[in-house]
Amino acid sequence: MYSNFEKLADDKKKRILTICIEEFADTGYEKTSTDTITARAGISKGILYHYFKNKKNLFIYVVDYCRKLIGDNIMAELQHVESEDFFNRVKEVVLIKKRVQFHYLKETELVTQTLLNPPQGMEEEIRSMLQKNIDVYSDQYLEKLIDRSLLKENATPDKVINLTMTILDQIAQKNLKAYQEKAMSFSEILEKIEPELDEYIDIIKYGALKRV
Amino acid sequence: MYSNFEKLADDKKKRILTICIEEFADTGYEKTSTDTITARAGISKGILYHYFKNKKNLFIYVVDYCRKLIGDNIMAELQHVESEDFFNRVKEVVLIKKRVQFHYLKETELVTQTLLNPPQGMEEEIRSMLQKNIDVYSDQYLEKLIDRSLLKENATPDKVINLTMTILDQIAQKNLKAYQEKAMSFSEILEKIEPELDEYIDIIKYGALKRV
DNA sequence: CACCTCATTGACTACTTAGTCAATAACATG
DNA sequence: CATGTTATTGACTAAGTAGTCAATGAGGTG
Repeated sequence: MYSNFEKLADDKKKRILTICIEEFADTGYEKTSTDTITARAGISKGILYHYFKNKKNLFIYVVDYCRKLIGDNIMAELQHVESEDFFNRVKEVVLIKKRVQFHYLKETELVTQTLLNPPQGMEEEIRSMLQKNIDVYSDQYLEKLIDRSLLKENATPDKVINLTMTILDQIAQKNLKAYQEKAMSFSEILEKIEPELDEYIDIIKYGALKRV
Repeated sequence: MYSNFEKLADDKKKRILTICIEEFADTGYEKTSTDTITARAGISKGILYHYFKNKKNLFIYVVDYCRKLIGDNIMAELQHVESEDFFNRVKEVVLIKKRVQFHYLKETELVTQTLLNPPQGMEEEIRSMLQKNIDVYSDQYLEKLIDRSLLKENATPDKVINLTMTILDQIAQKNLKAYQEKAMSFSEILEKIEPELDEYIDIIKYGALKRV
């Protein structure tokens, strides 16, 4: 399908992809100009259309590349999750996701952006493509590892997982955005936010209300 | 500033606004054509530019109109919140927000869309405009009404509020989207989802873990 | 070297679009 | 009614862009 592009030398491929990711992420699909891409990449317009046939195909290819890159990285990291305690495990999973997303910033921006808001006329392609990743690394993965006997009857595993992941994700995301501008490393940021995450986990574990 | 537009007859104003909201929400800022808007509204291109000077101003005006419409409606409804119990109060607030957002669907779509992803070159205008609404009707409003003596020490009010609102919002939103296609009314949908909301509230109140 | 095949170029087309402006219509006022 | 003022029109300009294609270059093979 895209063999013309794929058989290029790796560094050339990479250069073109990086530029496309930047342009699409920063400028959005509609406003990104293929003229700009080709000029920045130092290639001719003809060859870009030889590789990808049209702008839509190029965009989908690039987004899919990012999706795969991020997804594969997360999956690989998830192999090393080692916490025994359930809540620690959820925390570890969320933080792994965040670390990878932090590392592949532009790529993540493009993918989330596109999933939330697919350009007109490619809603189907995008949604079916990105759905491949959704929850591969969340609910199903964790639900196997939970010790139900510890939970109250009404606190079903899926709810506890959802609740915990949602709030940890929110807090981590909020702080990453805030600290990002100060050029801090991920582990520096992590140190700052971990106490807050633990406080939320405590509420979920033991409840907000005093015992009567 | 926009007196030329504002002194039009109400129904004409409304017709133009409605069409703009639809176009911008469905097609996005970049792809929305002022030609389409004027054609649909049955006005000339010249007069649109007479009213708003340029496309960017038109867009900001329309988004601000929606923001105000939704915000005012939520604020008005919030006057009637009556639950005494704190968690019920949070639930009521979230559901009021959702009901208004459900009622002004396109408007909400446009505003959330725009806040999340302002068109290039108007990030500042948009963010400062939309920030006016953020949390007017959430944290501060609720924090006054909470009875701290009921909460454990580590469960600070802001965390409990954030946790509860975040998860209720998520569940309500998910279900609204799913049921929306079946043309159900808001109160019909509400009946279906309320038990789930209460289950989450229970977890937050009393914790997920069995007492030992 | 001659020939073929495929990669690559970039000028070009066809189209869309934001924004303008001279002309005209509608209205107000003396 | 005459005259000035404001609302409205829509053809037009200028600029940008997706996608094409004839021409050229590069590499391989006999």
